[in-house]
Amino acid sequence: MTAVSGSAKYPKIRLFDIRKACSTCSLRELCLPVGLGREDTEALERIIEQSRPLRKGDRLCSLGQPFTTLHVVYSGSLKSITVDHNGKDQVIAFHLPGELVGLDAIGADRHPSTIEALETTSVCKLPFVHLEELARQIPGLQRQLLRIMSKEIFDDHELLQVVARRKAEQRLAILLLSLSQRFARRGLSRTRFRLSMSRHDLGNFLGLAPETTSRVFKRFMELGWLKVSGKEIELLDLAALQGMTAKPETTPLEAGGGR
Amino acid sequence: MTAVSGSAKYPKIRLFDIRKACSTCSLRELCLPVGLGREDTEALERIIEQSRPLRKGDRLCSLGQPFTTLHVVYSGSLKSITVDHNGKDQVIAFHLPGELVGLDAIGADRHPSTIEALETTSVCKLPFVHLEELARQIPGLQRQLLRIMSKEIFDDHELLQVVARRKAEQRLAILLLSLSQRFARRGLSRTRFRLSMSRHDLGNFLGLAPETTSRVFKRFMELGWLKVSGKEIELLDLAALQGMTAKPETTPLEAGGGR
DNA sequence: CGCACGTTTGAAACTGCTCAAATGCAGTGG
DNA sequence: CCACTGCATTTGAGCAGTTTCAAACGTGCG
Repeated sequence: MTAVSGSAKYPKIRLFDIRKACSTCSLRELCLPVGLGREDTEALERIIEQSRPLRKGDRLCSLGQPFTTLHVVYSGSLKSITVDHNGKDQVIAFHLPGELVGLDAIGADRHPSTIEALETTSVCKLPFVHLEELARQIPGLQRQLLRIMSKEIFDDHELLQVVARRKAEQRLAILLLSLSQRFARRGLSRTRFRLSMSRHDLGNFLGLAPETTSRVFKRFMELGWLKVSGKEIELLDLAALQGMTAKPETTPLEAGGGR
Repeated sequence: MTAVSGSAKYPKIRLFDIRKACSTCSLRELCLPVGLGREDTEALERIIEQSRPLRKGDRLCSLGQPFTTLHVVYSGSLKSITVDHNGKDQVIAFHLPGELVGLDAIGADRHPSTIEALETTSVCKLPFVHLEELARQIPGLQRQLLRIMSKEIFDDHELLQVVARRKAEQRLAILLLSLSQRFARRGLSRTRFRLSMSRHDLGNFLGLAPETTSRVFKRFMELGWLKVSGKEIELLDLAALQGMTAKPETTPLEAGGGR
């Protein structure tokens, strides 16, 4: 389903297209719920810049670079990686179409991570100074911007819980469901999609060794919950995966003293 | 539990006091670097509401409650907890004096977590609608708000890495150093402080069993890196703890890039 | 003084990691 | 078009670190 319509050169990506493309989508959320008027929408549209597609491995930005613009993924996918004290890469996020990328860079004015294309990917730019300016002029936009960032914080907290406490199977299940959801919102199949990232990246993101990731996939296949071959994946039993989400045994024992 | 309009009993907390009290401090960052003028500062000050001190176990807000105001910790400490699918508590954050609390609630207009005092704690309120309004009027404030949120996202990503990948000793070391830093910025000792949270919460936050937490403390004590007795803690060798931060053996092998 | 709770300790079971090697896939050159 | 080579993925076995269960300990509080 590589829906690259106009293949001519780089057709001007318009806000409207992006809205269509993404619902998970921060950018969509940026406009829709606010009820931005035609004028405002156009104003927002004007500040969007297109850029030429990235090929696999190309970087959107590198760690430490000055931050000037947010990006919205139009098609393809990206990963954010940082380098820890030992010089090892750490995957901290995957970015799917429609998602707003670079929010973590605003604070320091510099990119705290390197963002790299996992496949051929096109993005559009949202120069921050302009966005900021616009947010001042359009009250609803400011609020939306804050909301989106807040949501990102919220999501990070959720992720934190997942990765911090859950077992390997649960982590992978949750990630798969997350991807599924994000693809579905974008209008793609929620059960069949392509894992554009390597097992290595997948494992790295989840805090698992690639071998473990592989083994969990195998276990899930044996259970008949999904089918993977290479990068293609088909989820056969979403309910089962969701069941996996919760911890196996709910200890009746109440945690947390206070309550 | 209704807000008792402050009276003689609770002295009006002024922005100036808060600035003094907190440097780690989101709120301080909210004003200082922007170079808010006297007028603006006063405007900000006007929207701050005091509230009466919380006792240990009191809640600032509960999961699901409508969100209306951010809070700044003035003294004491809080924890944010959510409940997972199994009804178990999950500590997702600790909040020390000077820190801005509630940023994750903006997006959904409802609190995604319960925030509870770990000890006697006073906070002041920062009604969000007013803050928002003010941010529109004061360009620098808008930017600062975005920055702070961005920083929160960034910090969460860092935490994620820590908790996801590191071993128990590293997690605890990193947390202790983080607390140390946050206390130090507030003007308190960076080496001696009180762990207002229980071992249970500590472990829960780090994704460790309380027993493990306890054992790691013991190991650190045997190494002479710190001294704990009950809730009081003294860090004796910050450098050693920092060394712990990195992974034990730096495998020359690098991930990601090419192996 | 003793109960209750949080903390610490010990031992066993389990999970996921590391190391090592086989397999599969893709891009290259013959 | 096929064989070759490099890389990613898979598989297996052993080991290390954490969790879990169970019980002792200590402290604060009634």
